[in-house]
Amino acid sequence: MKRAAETAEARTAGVDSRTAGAQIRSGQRVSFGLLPQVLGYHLRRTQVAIFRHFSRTVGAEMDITPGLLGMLQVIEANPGLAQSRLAEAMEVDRSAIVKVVDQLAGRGLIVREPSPHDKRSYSIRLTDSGATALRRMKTLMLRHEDEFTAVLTAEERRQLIELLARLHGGR
Amino acid sequence: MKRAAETAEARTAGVDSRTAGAQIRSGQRVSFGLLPQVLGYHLRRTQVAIFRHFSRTVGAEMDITPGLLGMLQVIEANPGLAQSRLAEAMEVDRSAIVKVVDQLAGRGLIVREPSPHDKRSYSIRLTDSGATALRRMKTLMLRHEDEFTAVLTAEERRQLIELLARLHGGR
DNA sequence: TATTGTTATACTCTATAACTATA
DNA sequence: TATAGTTATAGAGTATAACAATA
Repeated sequence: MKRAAETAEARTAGVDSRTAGAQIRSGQRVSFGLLPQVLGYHLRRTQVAIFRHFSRTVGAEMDITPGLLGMLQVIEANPGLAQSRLAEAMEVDRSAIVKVVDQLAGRGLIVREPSPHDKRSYSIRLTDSGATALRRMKTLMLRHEDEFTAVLTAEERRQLIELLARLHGGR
Repeated sequence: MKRAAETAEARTAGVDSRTAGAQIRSGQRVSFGLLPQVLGYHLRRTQVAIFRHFSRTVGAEMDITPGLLGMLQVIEANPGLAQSRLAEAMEVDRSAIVKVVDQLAGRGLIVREPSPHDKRSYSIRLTDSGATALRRMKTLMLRHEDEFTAVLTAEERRQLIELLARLHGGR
């Protein structure tokens, strides 16, 4: 079995020599111990970095967060979607989706319409101005991603996404 | 210039055929639009997945979060560290580190001792029981990482970390 | 003047439970 | 009974500003 050939323990044995530490703002040298060998650590750091970059580019011009932009994209791709389906797709609780939808509707980006088939549920879709705003947001988002991943080749970027998709399991 | 050869726009042109959608819990088919081509989306999903796995393994036995465990590792690797240095290293605000240190000290994992050189600052270090607990936590953490990345080969795992480190810029 | 630790405040996210109206 | 949308609540995390003691 190929994967059992190197366990975490084997990987991190004698790791001290490889983790000399890093200089922080104050100029003091701080060691990070095992952390540089920990995937979760790098995921967290990268997430923080990309969120910050998004905020300063896409967010600054369009007043949007990655989460809300993701919602808008799913709404665009599935006109008439019910709130509960949106919640399932984005893996957030039904109760949490309410203020998200309120926010987006309050900004005139989407509308809630009563479902013709089920009196309990609402159909969600983009407004015209929502579609226009989303077009701009997506342009900025793609530019943001290009800038953020400029340090990678196209092939590396593809592979990174492929590895992440395998880890979180699809889609 | 190799990297300019494929922009986000080129990458996502005609992407519709590749994003048929995915089945969600309710059985309905939902399309995710551009999201499967977006790095930030996969980072977020992976982060959620690894956090959940951590909580159910390391967190369940040792009542710890990834963030707190990271703090403990940096404290272990730098005995006598000042709170402000820890805050800098972990890139959180000084004010935010206070309740973290309070928590860890309240559980007897670390101690705050007055610095001999600077009456304003405290030196932080692990207690004996903190060191014992941390040893166990690290064992569980490495096992958790092995399990979570079992779908990757050792080489793929190494490359994933390398790509992430380049994106967030070091350490 | 600047830095260390601290407190207070506010705002976002998240998770949970409960309620109503429909199915 | 189960589901859709909603509300209320509590906890974690984050960001900002201000303060006293010390450098």
